[in-house]
Amino acid sequence: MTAEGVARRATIREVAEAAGVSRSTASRALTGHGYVAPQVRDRVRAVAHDLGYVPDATARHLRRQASQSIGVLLSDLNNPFYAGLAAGISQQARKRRYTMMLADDGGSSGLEAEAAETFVALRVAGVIVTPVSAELGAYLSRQRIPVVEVDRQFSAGACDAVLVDNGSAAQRVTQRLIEIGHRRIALVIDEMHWTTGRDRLAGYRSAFAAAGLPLDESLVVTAGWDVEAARVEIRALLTRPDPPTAVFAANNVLAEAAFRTAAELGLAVPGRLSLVSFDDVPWMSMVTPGVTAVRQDTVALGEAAVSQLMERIQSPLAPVRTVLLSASLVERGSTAPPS
Amino acid sequence: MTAEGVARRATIREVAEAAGVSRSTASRALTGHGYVAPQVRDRVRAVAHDLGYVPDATARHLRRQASQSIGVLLSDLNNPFYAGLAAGISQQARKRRYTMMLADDGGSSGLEAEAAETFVALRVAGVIVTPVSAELGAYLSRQRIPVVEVDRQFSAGACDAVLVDNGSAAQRVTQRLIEIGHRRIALVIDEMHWTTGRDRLAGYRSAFAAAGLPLDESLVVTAGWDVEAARVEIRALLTRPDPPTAVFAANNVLAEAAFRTAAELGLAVPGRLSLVSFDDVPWMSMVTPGVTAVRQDTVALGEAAVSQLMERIQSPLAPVRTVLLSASLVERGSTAPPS
DNA sequence: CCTCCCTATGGGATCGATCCCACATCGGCG
DNA sequence: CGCCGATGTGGGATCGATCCCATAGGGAGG
Repeated sequence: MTAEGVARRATIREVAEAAGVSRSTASRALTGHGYVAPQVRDRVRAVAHDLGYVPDATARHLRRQASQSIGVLLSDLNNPFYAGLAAGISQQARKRRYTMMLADDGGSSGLEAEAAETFVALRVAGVIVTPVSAELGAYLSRQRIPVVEVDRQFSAGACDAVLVDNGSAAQRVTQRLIEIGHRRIALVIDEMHWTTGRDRLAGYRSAFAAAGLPLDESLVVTAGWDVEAARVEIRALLTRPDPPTAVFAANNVLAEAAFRTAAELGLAVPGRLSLVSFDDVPWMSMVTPGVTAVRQDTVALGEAAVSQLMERIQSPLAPVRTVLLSASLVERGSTAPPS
Repeated sequence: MTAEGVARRATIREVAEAAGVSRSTASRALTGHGYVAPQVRDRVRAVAHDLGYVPDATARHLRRQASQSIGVLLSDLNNPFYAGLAAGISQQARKRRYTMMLADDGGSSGLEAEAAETFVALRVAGVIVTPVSAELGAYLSRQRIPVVEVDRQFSAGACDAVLVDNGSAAQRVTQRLIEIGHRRIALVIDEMHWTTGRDRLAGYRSAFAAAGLPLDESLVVTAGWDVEAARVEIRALLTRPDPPTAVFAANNVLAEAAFRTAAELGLAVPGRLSLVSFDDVPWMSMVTPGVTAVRQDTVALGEAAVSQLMERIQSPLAPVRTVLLSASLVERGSTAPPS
């Protein structure tokens, strides 16, 4: 009954004609801006409803020069960390009546550039990104599009960021391992130039420094992003003549690699090897023993990113801000004093 | 150097003026449609590049009455199944130069309606949805927007769908349990009105029928969507005087509930209880023993949905089609003959 | 009684890109 | 020499919604 069998979608002009008013009046009636007689307003709205009229967001955007959507660029939706981030952003964006254009690069900066241009073309109100370089931030700033970097920071001072306090969390978890008696604690990390890696490494170091203990630099292993390569590195680490008694994996992918490798080598956890992870994902609470992990609230992270972006859209000239969210330590069975 | 310190973003008019040509010529030079002298074309393109010109997709869309973006509505990004689906859709959409507007309802049909209207407002070229009712399909069809239902089907005959062959897969996995000697096989299912539930139930039944075995209807447990309620149901099932020797969980959330409940009750898997899951997610290969599961290729599912949507956009009047993808059975340690 | 303001409404321009159509130029051919 | 077609280019309308501005009617106050 509503808009049944209509060849084309109704426009505001058709609504206006059907209601016997001008486009201007119809617009005022529908948007609620400006003078309209109450009865005219109701009639126009009724007609619009009957015709199944839905205003064209593109046309509105073009005229108003302000869009109601944000661009979101994440690394990898198959990783629960980023998926949770997307979920948080999505919830919060919807609450604020924004739509979300989502893209995921596979950590590739070529796709990052492509996505950036798409966002500019769509004239999004702002962009949230887990960056892989400083380029996206610089490019979008030049195009006058607000950017919030989330999880990682590449453009400190140039654009807002919402991060987890990687340093303190890494220090805390390392300190915990030291407290229960570990001295040979390996850090398996993706890389050390991004803020995530750098800060987690720094936290790990400062735990040793605070405890006044020497640090065996050979226990810091850079495993990169390739899972297979990481497993080879970890296997080499665990089969050394002087193996670590605990492994601190700097992200969930590396924790998985460490967990599987320990199982393959028949190293009992936590009997022969303690394991902790930065980033808590579902499997860590499913396995026996559970894996002790630093829990980042991804949904809160996403929500904070949206909030920060909205503030930036409101006040383009406000000072740049970096928001730090704290992480919590979830202790499970994978940690015990060394034997 | 490029567009540095420009107050406003460059428009095609500014590019045209800077290149000393008309808007029309600039448009032809940039889009490649129509006659342009090669040297003029190159000059215009060079100028556009220097000005950091990015065409306004909204304006283009308004004029062409055809958008380059698709709407995607999924249930829950925190569930790896939907996240994988999103990843597949995203990849394939990018390949075809489409952008993706993503929304997730929490399985709520109120949000479904809201999202539908947003998609209409944005005049997306098409929509991919994991539906929770037939309403979205009906509404968008009335608005002449192509819809592809994915994973579940509510609008059979009215719009395209891309589904997993739930029936065969469920039959196969049930048959496998019967082969190794199980007779009391419980099916723990979310609900039975959606196609996913209905077809999985049907597959389960037909395995019994094919084997000429009677089916104890009391072993079919409808656990709904609430995780806590599901755990209560499963606990009741497993503590019956005549408990099942195997549990077939119809989705990954229920499998998690079953796995945890079995652990709480101290039921050895697979010694006392065999467990199989429909839907393979990461933790199932991390735990010991691994969980035997029906593996749905979520990425392929997402890609197929995009392909189907693109065909529909090309040929709006082609007959409606339902694409069925097969699933594979991944046998792990959670299944063994009953003791 | 006239002016002024308030309430309502309509006309037309505008946002940025596209594209139809008109027109201009030039070479070739009858 | 004139006409035609091929090659290029520019003007103006258009997509749909918004919003400034003009205008009209009516009531109140001087």
